[in-house]
Amino acid sequence: MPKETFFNLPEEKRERILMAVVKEISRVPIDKISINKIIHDAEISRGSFYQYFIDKDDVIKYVTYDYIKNIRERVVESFRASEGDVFKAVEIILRGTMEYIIKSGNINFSKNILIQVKTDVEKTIALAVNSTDCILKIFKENMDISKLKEKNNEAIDDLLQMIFSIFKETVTRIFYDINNAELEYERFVRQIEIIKWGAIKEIK
Amino acid sequence: MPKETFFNLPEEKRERILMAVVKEISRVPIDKISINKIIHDAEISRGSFYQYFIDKDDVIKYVTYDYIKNIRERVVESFRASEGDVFKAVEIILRGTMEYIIKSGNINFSKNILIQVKTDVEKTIALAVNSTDCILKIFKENMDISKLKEKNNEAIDDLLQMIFSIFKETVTRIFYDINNAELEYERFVRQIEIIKWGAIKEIK
DNA sequence: ATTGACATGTGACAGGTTGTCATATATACT
DNA sequence: AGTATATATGACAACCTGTCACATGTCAAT
Repeated sequence: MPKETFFNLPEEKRERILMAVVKEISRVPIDKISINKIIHDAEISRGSFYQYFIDKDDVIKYVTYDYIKNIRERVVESFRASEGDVFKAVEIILRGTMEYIIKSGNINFSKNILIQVKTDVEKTIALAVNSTDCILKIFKENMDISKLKEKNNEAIDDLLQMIFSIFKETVTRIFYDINNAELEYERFVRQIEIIKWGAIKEIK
Repeated sequence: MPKETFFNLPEEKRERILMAVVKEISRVPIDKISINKIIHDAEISRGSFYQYFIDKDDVIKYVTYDYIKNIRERVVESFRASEGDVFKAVEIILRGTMEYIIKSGNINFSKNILIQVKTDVEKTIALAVNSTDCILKIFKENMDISKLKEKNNEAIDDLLQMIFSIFKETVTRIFYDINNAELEYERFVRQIEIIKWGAIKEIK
């Protein structure tokens, strides 16, 4: 978390700094990020930067956290609008996510942030996991389980976690080649169908 | 790929260098790796290092590639022994992978390599994808599709890719906390069951 | 208005990094 | 022995990060 000083800053300056950080994250993968570029761009001194943030990781973590929070809010809202059908909901959410990524115009930023989240198994995982947990909780509380074969807590967790895995894989593939977005969406829909009805023929 | 010079080296020296690289990858996440530490450890000069490898990425990529190749070979072998039942096969493969990771004694190395593969969406992805493609191909050629509802090529791809997503998620979770390995294994088995039979009750 | 306490701004700096290159040495071949 | 080719080396430029002593702002109380 940034130091208090950062939050005391006049909004204009805070925004300017964050803009510079976003610009830098968009420019290169996280491990190549240069504080020098950021402070030059934001027109602040080196010393100031370290008065706002503990270190490089701190600023990256903060921006990452913020981005994930946004995504999460959008996901939760989409789900609320889906009347409890998880399977339908995740399709809508995927489409929304695709559009959000494309519309934002800054694919590199989203891509590098996504990589960051995936990378940071130890450090950021806490917030990523919390984020997932939070979403899972809302899903569990609001989803319609009447049609499920297994209704116990564990089974629902298994199901949701599985859907999330596939969701994440799909998003990664979309980032890898944005031109395949539509194909990947269709694939996701087919995979959800498999989960719903099973891959194996019932023995008559 | 390392330069020719590296492969011309006497095996003892080559091994010594690779050992030093493995040691360094085990020590810290990929983005914190220090060439200085490696050359000091391997007792070679800075200049020599750059005569063997193009740059830092080159050596990491090489070691990563090698590791993935090993895993792939083990997976393919496990599958060959499973008589075409993909669902059973992936369970055996997961167990084998778990044991391989634990037995290797060097969890940090595996963990950091895994992160590297996940991270490197652009760079290493080619080989990771090739690796997956290669496995997929062997699966497709050898699997028993008689019990599947959908037997066309696309449907089989969807199914396998989906299983892989869940597999990867499970492995990641096992790395995150090795003590949960057994629980994650059980969860994986349950998830495979869902894929086989579906999550939704048939309407009678 | 002056003082002092505290918040914020600054750039030079130490100590680290990577990749290069001219030069030195070893090996192989005529 | 002499030359060509392959390998070894550490000093080096050009970057990097995080720190710190000091400069400047801000604001409340005297």
